[in-house]
Amino acid sequence: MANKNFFYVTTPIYYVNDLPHIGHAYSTISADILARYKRLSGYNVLFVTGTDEHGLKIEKEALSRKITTDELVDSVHIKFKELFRRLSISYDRFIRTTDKDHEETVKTVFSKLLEKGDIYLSHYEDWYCIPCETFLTEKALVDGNCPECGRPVEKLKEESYFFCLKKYEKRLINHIENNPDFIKPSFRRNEVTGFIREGLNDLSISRTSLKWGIPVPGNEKHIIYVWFDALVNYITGAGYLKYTGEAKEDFTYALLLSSGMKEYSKYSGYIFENKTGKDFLNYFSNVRHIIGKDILKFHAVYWPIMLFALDLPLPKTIFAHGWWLMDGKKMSKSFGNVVDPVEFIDAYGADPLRFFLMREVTFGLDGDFAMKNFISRYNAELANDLGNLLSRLLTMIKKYKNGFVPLCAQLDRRLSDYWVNLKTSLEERYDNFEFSRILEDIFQFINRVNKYINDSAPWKIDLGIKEKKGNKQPEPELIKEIQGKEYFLNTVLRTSIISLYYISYFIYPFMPETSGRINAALNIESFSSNKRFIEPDNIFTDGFKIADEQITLFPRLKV
RNA sequence: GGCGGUGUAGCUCAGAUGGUUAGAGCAUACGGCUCAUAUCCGUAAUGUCCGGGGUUCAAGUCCCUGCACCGCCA
Repeated sequence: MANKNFFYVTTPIYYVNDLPHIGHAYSTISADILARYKRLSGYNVLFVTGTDEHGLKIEKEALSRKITTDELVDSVHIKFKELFRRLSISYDRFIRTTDKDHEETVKTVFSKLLEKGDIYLSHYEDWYCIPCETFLTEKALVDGNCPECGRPVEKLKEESYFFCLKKYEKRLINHIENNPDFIKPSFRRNEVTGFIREGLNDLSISRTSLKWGIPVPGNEKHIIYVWFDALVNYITGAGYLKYTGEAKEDFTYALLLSSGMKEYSKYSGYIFENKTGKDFLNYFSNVRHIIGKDILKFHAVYWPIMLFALDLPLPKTIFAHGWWLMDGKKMSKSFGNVVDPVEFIDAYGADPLRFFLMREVTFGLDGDFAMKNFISRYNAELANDLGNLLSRLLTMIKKYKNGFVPLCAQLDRRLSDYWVNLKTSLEERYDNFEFSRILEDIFQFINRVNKYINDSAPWKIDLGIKEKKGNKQPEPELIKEIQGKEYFLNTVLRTSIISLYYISYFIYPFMPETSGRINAALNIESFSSNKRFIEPDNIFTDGFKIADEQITLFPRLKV
């Protein structure tokens, strides 16, 4: 891996006290889209997702189920892997905070900061909300309960390690102000700086009242606070231990097992290539953290300060996306309106779900997961615009050209200019996380191709040719006229087919399976098996024939 | 209570630095085509750009104010 552009994208690691829902799917899909796009653009990509498995909440949940914590986290984390498999998530590593290399990374980080004096031992006395894993001051309580979830809180007084935040306040504010891409969407930036300006209190980062977690090295009755533990995953995933040369053993094999790397080794296989950690900084200095808006503070305040303390670069971007409401109401078990993503995929497929989530709402804002809107977008955009385009084109190639993609001297500029420009303009959109705009742009192109076909009316050209051929004597002028029509027909069909190829390329990050099906119909390899984009002229060469089978990409849904 | 944001067609939303008849998609109406998943393409209609005041030759676009909703913090 000798070169150049590195790209690292992460999702939050998901807490395993609950089954995966649409929100987990959302974060992970968006990261997958970036990973796929960047891979196909030739970047060295690292995409890490996973599960957060420590903490009091897990300990209590296991206790109430009368199973061990190990059994609990093993059984729940599998659900996330299953969902991600169903969603075609191309992660390079599925990290678990119970992974050996992660535990060692957390201990290493803790020791470093302790030695440096950024972590110190003192006493803690305050309130704690167990379900939220949040420490609360007396003032913050609402009627003595947690202001966030309204549930009762517990009084804690104990010896605790503290992480010193104050020291880095100014530096962090400066960084935020000088790096407009650091916190996105931009309207979240003020929230964070406002919070910091109010003054940061040192953060309690250890507990003695639980067992389930990573112990403080050398003082094992203290368990490291679950958020401190969890955030470190982002450097564990990029090979921090190898980078610092502090790994006590080679974890590669363990990683293989925990990550399911066998399934995904076709993507980057980074674990082998990054064995020595030499690329740690290359990856980490190009990291994008995708998170939900509810955990912005941890990522935009505590995490950067941890990185300051470790003398590591800060992430390129922390993107906080919004929440999905169900038919206008907040998703919750008591409303009974929680969508099980696996059931949804069973009913409609992974790609339509991926498409809808990214198309319906500007990334960063809240969205409404309304069935009515899903069906409407599915039918209008997937079935009618895209599916039908494929359908009509394949039929015409077969009817008029026996399945052969014709050659022509010059593609129609009206479309070839369009796809060239689109390909370029999407780069910037991806860098700005403008997923819904990207899909909007792609579908505008799809409509353009539909219009192009309507305007050029290949069926009329074909009819014209057949009528002329019906004449008995092949006079020279007639032959010339037929050749002219053939030439026009070839141009229209070839330009359209290549447009379809580009469409498949454009939608690939969003709908990899659909892109693969289009490519199969065109009789070419899927983009996931290619490292790079291949120019269509190198594919649709003389005598190239599309596949025989006729497919329906998206069957229309009954309203 | 402090700080910030939003309010544009029936619905969902675009509309840097103020400048010709305010845009898109969906929905509606009408027209065209038949290659196609009763699909595709075209045309049309609808807006006191939240209310009020101000700056300016000129304001959804800037300022003040009122109302409504939302976010972060407390």
